[in-house]
Amino acid sequence: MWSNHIKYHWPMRTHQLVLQWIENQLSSGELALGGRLPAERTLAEQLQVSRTSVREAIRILEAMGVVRAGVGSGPDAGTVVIADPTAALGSALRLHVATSHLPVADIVQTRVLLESWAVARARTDSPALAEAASLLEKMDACPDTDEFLALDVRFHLALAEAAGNAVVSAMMGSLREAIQSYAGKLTANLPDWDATAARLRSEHRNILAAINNHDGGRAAGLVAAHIEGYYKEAGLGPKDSDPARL
Amino acid sequence: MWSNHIKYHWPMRTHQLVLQWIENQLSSGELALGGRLPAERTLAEQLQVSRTSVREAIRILEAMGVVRAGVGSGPDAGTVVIADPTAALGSALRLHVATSHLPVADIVQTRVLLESWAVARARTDSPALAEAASLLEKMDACPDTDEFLALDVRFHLALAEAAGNAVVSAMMGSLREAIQSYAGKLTANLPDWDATAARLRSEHRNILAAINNHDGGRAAGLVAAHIEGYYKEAGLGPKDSDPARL
DNA sequence: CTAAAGGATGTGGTCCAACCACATCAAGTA
DNA sequence: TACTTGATGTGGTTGGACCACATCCTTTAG
Repeated sequence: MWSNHIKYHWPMRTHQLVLQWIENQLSSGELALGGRLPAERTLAEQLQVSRTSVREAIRILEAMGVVRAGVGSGPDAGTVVIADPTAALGSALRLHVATSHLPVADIVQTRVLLESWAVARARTDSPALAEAASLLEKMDACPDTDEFLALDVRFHLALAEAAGNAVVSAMMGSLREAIQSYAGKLTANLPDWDATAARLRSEHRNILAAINNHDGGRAAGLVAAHIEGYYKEAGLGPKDSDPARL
Repeated sequence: MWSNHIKYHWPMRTHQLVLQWIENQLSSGELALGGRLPAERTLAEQLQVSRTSVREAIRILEAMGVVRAGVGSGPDAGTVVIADPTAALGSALRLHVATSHLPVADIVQTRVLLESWAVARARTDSPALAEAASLLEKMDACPDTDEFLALDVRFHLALAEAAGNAVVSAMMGSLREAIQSYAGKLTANLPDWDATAARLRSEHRNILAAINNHDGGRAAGLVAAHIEGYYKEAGLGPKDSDPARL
Protein backbone atom coordinates (compact mmCIF):
# COMPACT_ATOMS: atom_id res chain seq x y z
CA MET A 1 0.00 0.00 0.00
CA TRP A 2 2.59 2.51 1.07
CA SER A 3 5.54 1.68 -1.07
CA ASN A 4 3.38 1.53 -4.16
CA HIS A 5 3.81 5.19 -4.73
CA ILE A 6 7.54 5.31 -5.01
CA LYS A 7 9.35 2.05 -4.87
CA TYR A 8 8.17 -1.14 -6.39
CA HIS A 9 11.17 -3.37 -6.41
CA TRP A 10 13.46 -2.27 -3.63
CA PRO A 11 13.41 -3.52 -0.09
CA MET A 12 10.75 -1.75 1.90
CA ARG A 13 11.97 0.33 4.78
CA THR A 14 11.09 -1.12 8.11
CA HIS A 15 8.78 1.62 9.26
CA GLN A 16 6.82 1.24 6.02
CA LEU A 17 6.20 -2.36 6.93
CA VAL A 18 4.73 -1.23 10.22
CA LEU A 19 2.69 1.37 8.38
CA GLN A 20 1.38 -1.28 6.05
CA TRP A 21 0.40 -3.52 8.93
CA ILE A 22 -1.47 -0.73 10.69
CA GLU A 23 -3.18 0.38 7.49
CA ASN A 24 -4.35 -3.18 6.96
CA GLN A 25 -5.75 -3.27 10.48
CA LEU A 26 -7.60 -0.05 9.72
CA SER A 27 -8.93 -1.22 6.37
CA SER A 28 -10.12 -4.54 7.73
CA GLY A 29 -11.84 -2.85 10.61
CA GLU A 30 -9.85 -4.65 13.29
CA LEU A 31 -8.68 -1.20 14.28
CA ALA A 32 -11.46 1.36 14.41
CA LEU A 33 -11.92 4.94 15.50
CA GLY A 34 -11.22 5.22 19.19
CA GLY A 35 -9.39 1.91 19.23
CA ARG A 36 -5.94 1.57 20.73
CA LEU A 37 -2.84 0.29 18.99
CA PRO A 38 -0.74 -2.30 20.79
CA ALA A 39 1.95 -0.74 22.94
CA GLU A 40 5.05 0.24 21.00
CA ARG A 41 7.16 -2.45 22.61
CA THR A 42 4.50 -5.08 22.03
CA LEU A 43 4.00 -4.12 18.41
CA ALA A 44 7.73 -4.15 17.84
CA GLU A 45 7.97 -7.69 19.12
CA GLN A 46 4.92 -8.83 17.15
CA LEU A 47 6.26 -7.51 13.88
CA GLN A 48 9.83 -8.50 14.70
CA VAL A 49 11.15 -4.99 14.23
CA SER A 50 12.80 -2.50 16.52
CA ARG A 51 10.78 -0.12 18.61
CA THR A 52 12.43 2.73 16.74
CA SER A 53 10.84 1.65 13.49
CA VAL A 54 7.47 1.32 15.15
CA ARG A 55 7.83 4.82 16.52
CA GLU A 56 8.73 6.28 13.13
CA ALA A 57 5.58 4.77 11.68
CA ILE A 58 3.49 6.18 14.50
CA ARG A 59 5.03 9.63 14.02
CA ILE A 60 3.85 9.56 10.41
CA LEU A 61 0.36 8.43 11.33
CA GLU A 62 0.27 11.16 13.95
CA ALA A 63 1.21 13.76 11.34
CA MET A 64 -1.52 12.36 9.12
CA GLY A 65 -4.12 12.90 11.82
CA VAL A 66 -4.80 9.19 12.11
CA VAL A 67 -3.58 8.51 15.63
CA ARG A 68 -2.83 10.39 18.83
CA ALA A 69 -0.14 9.32 21.26
CA GLY A 70 -0.50 9.87 24.99
CA VAL A 71 1.74 8.93 27.89
CA GLY A 72 0.78 7.53 31.23
CA SER A 73 -2.03 5.11 31.99
CA GLY A 74 -5.74 5.22 31.62
CA PRO A 75 -8.12 6.23 28.85
CA ASP A 76 -5.99 9.10 27.54
CA ALA A 77 -2.84 7.01 27.39
CA GLY A 78 -1.47 4.87 24.62
CA THR A 79 -1.76 5.38 20.90
CA VAL A 80 -5.40 5.68 19.90
CA VAL A 81 -7.01 6.01 16.51
CA ILE A 82 -8.53 9.39 15.72
CA ALA A 83 -9.80 10.98 12.52
CA ASP A 84 -8.45 14.44 11.83
CA PRO A 85 -7.77 14.71 8.09
CA THR A 86 -7.75 18.48 8.36
CA ALA A 87 -4.59 18.44 10.45
CA ALA A 88 -2.67 16.44 7.89
CA LEU A 89 -3.78 18.48 4.92
CA GLY A 90 -3.25 21.73 6.76
CA SER A 91 0.28 20.91 7.85
CA ALA A 92 1.23 19.74 4.40
CA LEU A 93 -0.18 22.81 2.72
CA ARG A 94 1.48 25.11 5.21
CA LEU A 95 4.84 23.45 4.68
CA HIS A 96 4.60 23.80 0.95
CA VAL A 97 3.50 27.38 1.25
CA ALA A 98 6.64 27.91 3.31
CA THR A 99 8.74 26.61 0.44
CA SER A 100 6.96 29.02 -1.90
CA HIS A 101 5.64 26.21 -4.02
CA LEU A 102 2.01 26.84 -3.27
CA PRO A 103 1.12 30.51 -3.81
CA VAL A 104 -1.17 32.04 -1.24
CA ALA A 105 -3.31 33.38 -4.06
CA ASP A 106 -3.92 29.84 -5.27
CA ILE A 107 -5.01 28.82 -1.80
CA VAL A 108 -7.45 31.68 -1.56
CA GLN A 109 -8.76 30.91 -5.02
CA THR A 110 -9.28 27.28 -4.09
CA ARG A 111 -11.06 28.29 -0.93
CA VAL A 112 -13.43 30.46 -2.93
CA LEU A 113 -14.06 27.60 -5.29
CA LEU A 114 -14.81 25.06 -2.56
CA GLU A 115 -16.84 27.33 -0.35
CA SER A 116 -18.92 28.66 -3.25
CA TRP A 117 -19.72 25.13 -4.25
CA ALA A 118 -20.53 24.17 -0.69
CA VAL A 119 -23.03 26.94 -0.06
CA ALA A 120 -24.57 26.37 -3.48
CA ARG A 121 -25.58 22.92 -2.41
CA ALA A 122 -25.97 23.44 1.31
CA ARG A 123 -28.96 21.65 2.73
CA THR A 124 -31.24 24.03 4.58
CA ASP A 125 -32.07 21.36 7.16
CA SER A 126 -28.43 20.70 7.93
CA PRO A 127 -27.34 20.92 11.57
CA ALA A 128 -24.22 22.72 10.37
CA LEU A 129 -26.36 25.46 8.93
CA ALA A 130 -28.14 25.86 12.24
CA GLU A 131 -24.76 26.21 13.90
CA ALA A 132 -23.84 28.84 11.37
CA ALA A 133 -26.94 30.82 12.25
CA SER A 134 -26.13 30.51 15.91
CA LEU A 135 -22.60 31.72 15.33
CA LEU A 136 -23.99 34.68 13.44
CA GLU A 137 -25.84 35.84 16.53
CA LYS A 138 -22.79 35.46 18.70
CA MET A 139 -20.79 37.58 16.29
CA ASP A 140 -23.38 40.34 16.54
CA ALA A 141 -22.72 40.57 20.26
CA CYS A 142 -18.98 40.30 20.08
CA PRO A 143 -16.85 43.40 20.53
CA ASP A 144 -13.49 41.64 20.66
CA THR A 145 -11.64 41.40 17.35
CA ASP A 146 -9.83 38.14 18.00
CA GLU A 147 -12.94 36.46 19.25
CA PHE A 148 -14.83 37.77 16.23
CA LEU A 149 -12.26 36.27 13.90
CA ALA A 150 -12.43 32.94 15.71
CA LEU A 151 -16.18 32.90 15.30
CA ASP A 152 -15.75 33.88 11.68
CA VAL A 153 -13.58 30.83 11.07
CA ARG A 154 -16.16 28.55 12.65
CA PHE A 155 -18.94 30.21 10.65
CA HIS A 156 -17.26 29.53 7.35
CA LEU A 157 -16.40 25.99 8.34
CA ALA A 158 -20.01 25.41 9.28
CA LEU A 159 -21.06 26.67 5.86
CA ALA A 160 -18.69 24.24 4.21
CA GLU A 161 -20.00 21.36 6.29
CA ALA A 162 -23.55 22.13 5.30
CA ALA A 163 -22.87 20.61 1.88
CA GLY A 164 -22.42 17.22 3.48
CA ASN A 165 -19.12 16.37 1.78
CA ALA A 166 -16.46 15.34 4.26
CA VAL A 167 -13.62 15.78 1.79
CA VAL A 168 -14.63 19.32 0.93
CA SER A 169 -15.02 20.14 4.61
CA ALA A 170 -11.59 18.78 5.42
CA MET A 171 -9.98 20.62 2.57
CA MET A 172 -11.69 23.86 3.51
CA GLY A 173 -10.43 23.56 7.05
CA SER A 174 -6.91 22.76 5.92
CA LEU A 175 -6.81 25.71 3.55
CA ARG A 176 -7.85 27.97 6.36
CA GLU A 177 -5.18 26.48 8.60
CA ALA A 178 -2.47 26.78 6.00
CA ILE A 179 -2.83 30.52 5.60
CA GLN A 180 -3.94 31.31 9.13
CA SER A 181 -0.84 33.23 10.04
CA TYR A 182 -0.93 34.96 6.71
CA ALA A 183 -4.54 36.05 7.17
CA GLY A 184 -3.71 37.36 10.61
CA LYS A 185 -1.12 39.71 9.20
CA LEU A 186 -3.50 40.89 6.52
CA THR A 187 -6.13 41.79 9.07
CA ALA A 188 -3.71 44.21 10.65
CA ASN A 189 -3.68 46.12 7.37
CA LEU A 190 -7.33 46.95 7.50
CA PRO A 191 -7.93 50.71 7.75
CA ASP A 192 -11.13 50.58 9.80
CA TRP A 193 -11.86 47.35 11.57
CA ASP A 194 -15.24 48.35 12.96
CA ALA A 195 -16.52 49.24 9.53
CA THR A 196 -15.14 46.02 8.07
CA ALA A 197 -16.70 43.95 10.84
CA ALA A 198 -20.07 45.56 10.22
CA ARG A 199 -19.80 44.79 6.53
CA LEU A 200 -18.80 41.19 7.21
CA ARG A 201 -21.79 40.73 9.52
CA SER A 202 -24.10 42.07 6.87
CA GLU A 203 -22.64 39.87 4.17
CA HIS A 204 -22.86 36.83 6.42
CA ARG A 205 -26.54 37.46 6.94
CA ASN A 206 -27.14 37.83 3.21
CA ILE A 207 -25.34 34.57 2.49
CA LEU A 208 -27.35 32.68 5.06
CA ALA A 209 -30.56 34.24 3.79
CA ALA A 210 -29.80 33.20 0.24
CA ILE A 211 -29.17 29.65 1.35
CA ASN A 212 -32.36 29.46 3.35
CA ASN A 213 -34.13 30.93 0.34
CA HIS A 214 -32.91 27.98 -1.70
CA ASP A 215 -31.05 30.36 -3.96
CA GLY A 216 -27.77 28.49 -4.13
CA GLY A 217 -26.48 30.43 -7.09
CA ARG A 218 -26.86 33.73 -5.31
CA ALA A 219 -25.30 32.33 -2.16
CA ALA A 220 -22.28 31.15 -4.12
CA GLY A 221 -21.81 34.55 -5.71
CA LEU A 222 -22.12 36.29 -2.36
CA VAL A 223 -19.56 33.98 -0.78
CA ALA A 224 -17.08 34.58 -3.57
CA ALA A 225 -17.49 38.33 -3.30
CA HIS A 226 -17.31 38.12 0.48
CA ILE A 227 -14.00 36.30 0.58
CA GLU A 228 -12.35 38.09 -2.31
CA GLY A 229 -13.52 41.42 -1.03
CA TYR A 230 -11.90 40.79 2.31
CA TYR A 231 -8.53 39.80 0.93
CA LYS A 232 -8.63 42.64 -1.57
CA GLU A 233 -9.36 45.17 1.15
CA ALA A 234 -6.51 43.76 3.21
CA GLY A 235 -4.09 44.15 0.37
CA LEU A 236 -3.71 40.70 -1.20
CA GLY A 237 -4.14 40.70 -4.95
CA PRO A 238 -6.04 37.49 -5.55
CA LYS A 239 -6.56 35.62 -8.78
CA ASP A 240 -9.86 36.01 -10.48
CA SER A 241 -11.82 33.08 -9.20
CA ASP A 242 -15.35 33.93 -10.19
CA PRO A 243 -17.13 30.59 -10.07
CA ALA A 244 -19.97 31.98 -12.16
CA ARG A 245 -17.95 31.14 -15.22
CA LEU A 246 -19.12 27.62 -14.84
CA MET B 1 5.16 26.90 14.05
CA TRP B 2 4.36 23.26 14.53
CA SER B 3 3.21 23.08 18.06
CA ASN B 4 1.04 26.12 17.65
CA HIS B 5 -1.79 24.04 16.39
CA ILE B 6 -2.21 21.76 19.34
CA LYS B 7 -0.14 22.43 22.36
CA TYR B 8 0.65 25.81 23.76
CA HIS B 9 1.71 25.10 27.29
CA TRP B 10 3.20 21.63 27.37
CA PRO B 11 6.79 20.82 26.68
CA MET B 12 7.39 20.44 22.99
CA ARG B 13 8.45 17.01 21.89
CA THR B 14 11.99 16.88 20.65
CA HIS B 15 11.21 15.97 17.07
CA GLN B 16 8.86 18.96 16.89
CA LEU B 17 11.76 21.19 17.78
CA VAL B 18 13.69 19.78 14.84
CA LEU B 19 10.64 20.24 12.65
CA GLN B 20 10.41 23.85 13.74
CA TRP B 21 14.05 24.47 12.95
CA ILE B 22 13.75 22.98 9.49
CA GLU B 23 10.53 24.83 8.75
CA ASN B 24 12.26 28.07 9.70
CA GLN B 25 15.10 27.26 7.34
CA LEU B 26 12.55 26.69 4.61
CA SER B 27 10.58 29.85 5.30
CA SER B 28 13.66 32.04 5.45
CA GLY B 29 14.94 30.60 2.21
CA GLU B 30 18.15 29.23 3.69
CA LEU B 31 16.85 25.86 2.58
CA ALA B 32 15.44 25.86 -0.90
CA LEU B 33 14.15 23.32 -3.35
CA GLY B 34 16.91 20.92 -4.28
CA GLY B 35 18.94 21.92 -1.24
CA ARG B 36 20.35 19.34 1.13
CA LEU B 37 19.77 19.12 4.84
CA PRO B 38 22.77 18.62 7.09
CA ALA B 39 23.54 14.97 7.70
CA GLU B 40 21.41 13.44 10.42
CA ARG B 41 24.31 13.07 12.82
CA THR B 42 25.45 16.63 12.16
CA LEU B 43 21.99 18.08 12.62
CA ALA B 44 21.56 16.13 15.83
CA GLU B 45 24.73 17.62 17.23
CA GLN B 46 23.86 21.13 16.05
CA LEU B 47 20.46 21.07 17.70
CA GLN B 48 21.71 19.15 20.73
CA VAL B 49 19.22 16.36 20.29
CA SER B 50 19.53 12.69 19.55
CA ARG B 51 19.74 11.38 16.06
CA THR B 52 16.52 9.48 16.75
CA SER B 53 14.57 12.70 17.14
CA VAL B 54 16.08 14.13 13.98
CA ARG B 55 15.05 11.02 12.13
CA GLU B 56 11.47 11.20 13.40
CA ALA B 57 11.23 14.76 12.12
CA ILE B 58 12.63 13.76 8.75
CA ARG B 59 10.15 10.88 8.51
CA ILE B 60 7.33 13.38 8.92
CA LEU B 61 8.73 15.76 6.33
CA GLU B 62 9.16 12.82 4.01
CA ALA B 63 5.53 11.85 4.49
CA MET B 64 4.59 15.45 3.78
CA GLY B 65 6.40 15.37 0.47
CA VAL B 66 8.90 18.02 1.57
CA VAL B 67 12.11 16.01 1.58
CA ARG B 68 13.48 12.81 0.11
CA ALA B 69 16.07 10.69 1.87
CA GLY B 70 18.64 8.73 -0.05
CA VAL B 71 21.52 6.55 1.11
CA GLY B 72 25.02 6.37 -0.24
CA SER B 73 27.09 9.20 -1.63
CA GLY B 74 26.72 11.56 -4.52
CA PRO B 75 23.88 13.69 -5.87
CA ASP B 76 21.12 11.23 -5.00
CA ALA B 77 22.31 10.77 -1.44
CA GLY B 78 21.46 12.65 1.68
CA THR B 79 18.18 14.32 2.59
CA VAL B 80 17.20 16.81 -0.09
CA VAL B 81 14.30 19.22 -0.28
CA ILE B 82 11.64 18.36 -2.83
CA ALA B 83 8.12 19.65 -3.44
CA ASP B 84 5.52 16.95 -3.76
CA PRO B 85 2.36 18.13 -2.00
CA THR B 86 0.35 15.54 -3.90
CA ALA B 87 2.07 12.71 -2.07
CA ALA B 88 1.21 14.10 1.34
CA LEU B 89 -2.40 14.86 0.54
CA GLY B 90 -2.84 11.54 -1.22
CA SER B 91 -1.46 9.47 1.63
CA ALA B 92 -3.55 11.32 4.16
CA LEU B 93 -6.72 10.95 2.17
CA ARG B 94 -6.06 7.27 1.52
CA LEU B 95 -5.50 6.62 5.20
CA HIS B 96 -8.72 8.30 6.17
CA VAL B 97 -10.58 6.47 3.44
CA ALA B 98 -9.23 3.29 5.02
CA THR B 99 -10.79 4.27 8.34
CA SER B 100 -14.09 4.85 6.56
CA HIS B 101 -14.14 8.47 7.61
CA LEU B 102 -13.89 9.83 4.11
CA PRO B 103 -16.46 8.18 1.85
CA VAL B 104 -15.24 7.27 -1.62
CA ALA B 105 -18.33 8.96 -3.03
CA ASP B 106 -17.24 12.23 -1.44
CA ILE B 107 -13.84 11.90 -3.02
CA VAL B 108 -15.30 11.30 -6.45
CA GLN B 109 -17.67 14.21 -5.97
CA THR B 110 -14.81 16.48 -5.00
CA ARG B 111 -12.83 15.35 -7.98
CA VAL B 112 -15.71 16.22 -10.27
CA LEU B 113 -15.99 19.61 -8.65
CA LEU B 114 -12.29 20.44 -8.98
CA GLU B 115 -11.82 19.08 -12.45
CA SER B 116 -14.94 20.76 -13.77
CA TRP B 117 -13.73 24.05 -12.42
CA ALA B 118 -10.28 23.47 -13.86
CA VAL B 119 -11.39 22.79 -17.40
CA ALA B 120 -13.86 25.66 -17.24
CA ARG B 121 -10.99 28.07 -16.78
CA ALA B 122 -8.28 26.19 -18.62
CA ARG B 123 -6.09 28.43 -20.72
CA THR B 124 -5.98 27.30 -24.31
CA ASP B 125 -2.35 28.32 -24.62
CA SER B 126 -1.31 26.32 -21.60
CA PRO B 127 1.54 23.82 -22.05
CA ALA B 128 -0.46 21.39 -19.95
CA LEU B 129 -3.23 21.48 -22.49
CA ALA B 130 -0.78 20.69 -25.25
CA GLU B 131 0.40 17.72 -23.22
CA ALA B 132 -3.19 16.61 -22.83
CA ALA B 133 -3.62 16.67 -26.59
CA SER B 134 -0.45 14.68 -27.03
CA LEU B 135 -1.61 12.11 -24.50
CA LEU B 136 -4.87 11.82 -26.39
CA GLU B 137 -3.03 10.67 -29.49
CA LYS B 138 -1.02 8.14 -27.56
CA MET B 139 -4.20 6.70 -26.12
CA ASP B 140 -5.59 6.23 -29.60
CA ALA B 141 -2.70 3.94 -30.42
CA CYS B 142 -2.66 2.07 -27.16
CA PRO B 143 -4.05 -1.47 -27.07
CA ASP B 144 -2.92 -2.29 -23.54
CA THR B 145 -5.48 -1.65 -20.81
CA ASP B 146 -3.06 -0.82 -18.00
CA GLU B 147 -1.09 1.52 -20.20
CA PHE B 148 -4.30 3.16 -21.32
CA LEU B 149 -5.34 3.77 -17.74
CA ALA B 150 -1.93 5.24 -16.92
CA LEU B 151 -2.26 7.64 -19.84
CA ASP B 152 -5.80 8.43 -18.71
CA VAL B 153 -4.50 9.48 -15.32
CA ARG B 154 -1.92 11.75 -16.87
CA PHE B 155 -4.51 13.21 -19.25
CA HIS B 156 -6.82 14.23 -16.44
CA LEU B 157 -3.94 15.64 -14.41
CA ALA B 158 -2.87 17.67 -17.41
CA LEU B 159 -6.39 19.04 -17.71
CA ALA B 160 -6.32 20.07 -14.06
CA GLU B 161 -2.97 21.77 -14.47
CA ALA B 162 -4.23 23.79 -17.40
CA ALA B 163 -6.13 25.98 -14.96
CA GLY B 164 -2.87 27.24 -13.53
CA ASN B 165 -3.73 26.69 -9.87
CA ALA B 166 -1.10 24.65 -8.06
CA VAL B 167 -3.35 23.87 -5.12
CA VAL B 168 -6.12 22.53 -7.30
CA SER B 169 -3.62 20.47 -9.28
CA ALA B 170 -2.16 18.99 -6.12
CA MET B 171 -5.57 18.18 -4.70
CA MET B 172 -6.69 16.60 -7.93
CA GLY B 173 -3.63 14.39 -7.98
CA SER B 174 -4.08 13.40 -4.38
CA LEU B 175 -7.72 12.50 -4.87
CA ARG B 176 -6.76 10.30 -7.75
CA GLU B 177 -4.05 8.68 -5.68
CA ALA B 178 -6.30 8.12 -2.71
CA ILE B 179 -8.80 6.01 -4.61
CA GLN B 180 -6.39 4.48 -7.09
CA SER B 181 -6.71 0.97 -5.77
CA TYR B 182 -10.45 1.43 -5.51
CA ALA B 183 -10.69 2.57 -9.13
CA GLY B 184 -8.64 -0.40 -10.22
CA LYS B 185 -11.13 -2.81 -8.70
CA LEU B 186 -14.00 -0.95 -10.29
CA THR B 187 -12.44 -1.24 -13.73
CA ALA B 188 -12.54 -4.99 -13.40
CA ASN B 189 -16.32 -4.73 -13.14
CA LEU B 190 -16.70 -3.24 -16.58
CA PRO B 191 -18.64 -5.54 -18.91
CA ASP B 192 -16.93 -4.54 -22.15
CA TRP B 193 -13.62 -2.78 -21.83
CA ASP B 194 -13.08 -2.15 -25.53
CA ALA B 195 -16.41 -0.38 -25.81
CA THR B 196 -15.72 1.64 -22.70
CA ALA B 197 -12.28 2.64 -23.92
CA ALA B 198 -13.73 3.80 -27.21
CA ARG B 199 -16.31 5.88 -25.38
CA LEU B 200 -13.67 7.39 -23.11
CA ARG B 201 -11.53 8.35 -26.10
CA SER B 202 -14.48 10.04 -27.74
CA GLU B 203 -15.41 11.93 -24.58
CA HIS B 204 -11.82 13.03 -24.10
CA ARG B 205 -11.78 14.49 -27.59
CA ASN B 206 -15.03 16.33 -26.98
CA ILE B 207 -13.73 17.82 -23.73
CA LEU B 208 -10.55 19.04 -25.35
CA ALA B 209 -12.50 20.45 -28.27
CA ALA B 210 -14.81 22.37 -25.95
CA ILE B 211 -11.83 23.86 -24.13
CA ASN B 212 -10.12 24.91 -27.35
CA ASN B 213 -13.44 26.33 -28.47
CA HIS B 214 -13.40 28.57 -25.39
CA ASP B 215 -16.62 26.98 -24.21
CA GLY B 216 -15.65 26.41 -20.59
CA GLY B 217 -19.18 25.74 -19.47
CA ARG B 218 -19.64 22.92 -21.92
CA ALA B 219 -16.23 21.49 -21.06
CA ALA B 220 -17.14 21.43 -17.38
CA GLY B 221 -20.38 19.63 -18.07
CA LEU B 222 -18.66 17.10 -20.27
CA VAL B 223 -16.03 16.41 -17.63
CA ALA B 224 -18.62 15.88 -14.95
CA ALA B 225 -20.58 13.50 -17.13
CA HIS B 226 -17.39 11.75 -18.17
CA ILE B 227 -16.25 11.01 -14.64
CA GLU B 228 -19.60 10.20 -13.16
CA GLY B 229 -20.51 8.05 -16.12
CA TYR B 230 -17.41 5.98 -15.65
CA TYR B 231 -17.97 5.34 -11.98
CA LYS B 232 -21.63 4.68 -12.55
CA GLU B 233 -20.87 2.14 -15.25
CA ALA B 234 -18.38 0.46 -12.95
CA GLY B 235 -20.92 0.13 -10.20
CA LEU B 236 -20.21 2.94 -7.76
CA GLY B 237 -23.27 4.96 -6.87
CA PRO B 238 -21.89 8.50 -6.65
CA LYS B 239 -23.43 11.55 -5.12
CA ASP B 240 -25.02 14.02 -7.45
CA SER B 241 -22.29 16.52 -8.06
CA ASP B 242 -23.57 18.47 -11.03
CA PRO B 243 -21.52 21.65 -10.94
CA ALA B 244 -24.00 23.39 -13.23
CA ARG B 245 -26.02 24.25 -10.14
CA LEU B 246 -23.63 27.07 -9.55
C1' DC C 1 -13.67 0.57 58.67
C1' DT C 2 -12.02 4.51 56.21
C1' DA C 3 -8.78 7.27 54.08
C1' DA C 4 -4.32 8.75 53.07
C1' DA C 5 0.42 7.40 51.65
C1' DG C 6 3.40 4.98 48.76
C1' DG C 7 4.98 1.67 45.64
C1' DA C 8 3.98 -1.43 41.28
C1' DT C 9 2.92 -1.34 36.65
C1' DG C 10 2.65 0.16 32.04
C1' DT C 11 2.62 3.90 28.76
C1' DG C 12 5.12 7.00 25.49
C1' DG C 13 9.63 10.18 25.19
C1' DT C 14 14.49 10.38 24.71
C1' DC C 15 19.04 9.11 24.22
C1' DC C 16 23.21 6.35 23.09
C1' DA C 17 26.39 3.27 20.85
C1' DA C 18 26.87 0.26 17.74
C1' DC C 19 26.46 -2.03 13.25
C1' DC C 20 24.74 -2.62 8.31
C1' DA C 21 23.97 -1.53 3.24
C1' DC C 22 24.94 1.42 -0.08
C1' DA C 23 27.20 4.77 -3.37
C1' DT C 24 30.82 7.54 -4.51
C1' DC C 25 35.56 8.84 -4.83
C1' DA C 26 40.51 8.38 -4.55
C1' DA C 27 44.53 5.93 -4.19
C1' DG C 28 47.03 2.15 -5.54
C1' DT C 29 48.04 -1.49 -8.91
C1' DA C 30 48.46 -4.28 -13.14
C1' DT D 1 45.52 3.63 -19.33
C1' DA D 2 42.24 0.69 -17.12
C1' DC D 3 40.96 -1.81 -13.29
C1' DT D 4 40.77 -3.09 -8.49
C1' DT D 5 40.39 -1.88 -3.78
C1' DG D 6 39.83 0.44 0.06
C1' DA D 7 38.40 5.00 2.58
C1' DT D 8 34.68 7.93 3.43
C1' DG D 9 30.15 9.48 4.33
C1' DT D 10 25.26 8.79 3.81
C1' DG D 11 20.82 6.93 5.60
C1' DG D 12 18.70 2.32 7.81
C1' DT D 13 18.20 -0.56 11.81
C1' DT D 14 18.81 -2.45 16.20
C1' DG D 15 18.93 -3.29 21.45
C1' DG D 16 19.17 -1.47 25.63
C1' DA D 17 18.87 1.91 28.93
C1' DC D 18 16.67 5.57 31.47
C1' DC D 19 13.03 9.26 32.25
C1' DA D 20 8.35 11.40 33.10
C1' DC D 21 3.91 10.48 33.65
C1' DA D 22 -0.74 8.50 35.03
C1' DT D 23 -3.23 4.98 36.87
C1' DC D 24 -4.06 1.15 39.92
C1' DC D 25 -3.34 -1.44 44.08
C1' DT D 26 -1.37 -2.45 48.31
C1' DT D 27 -0.06 -0.94 52.67
C1' DT D 28 -0.50 1.79 56.55
C1' DA D 29 -2.15 5.33 59.77
C1' DG D 30 -6.17 7.23 61.90
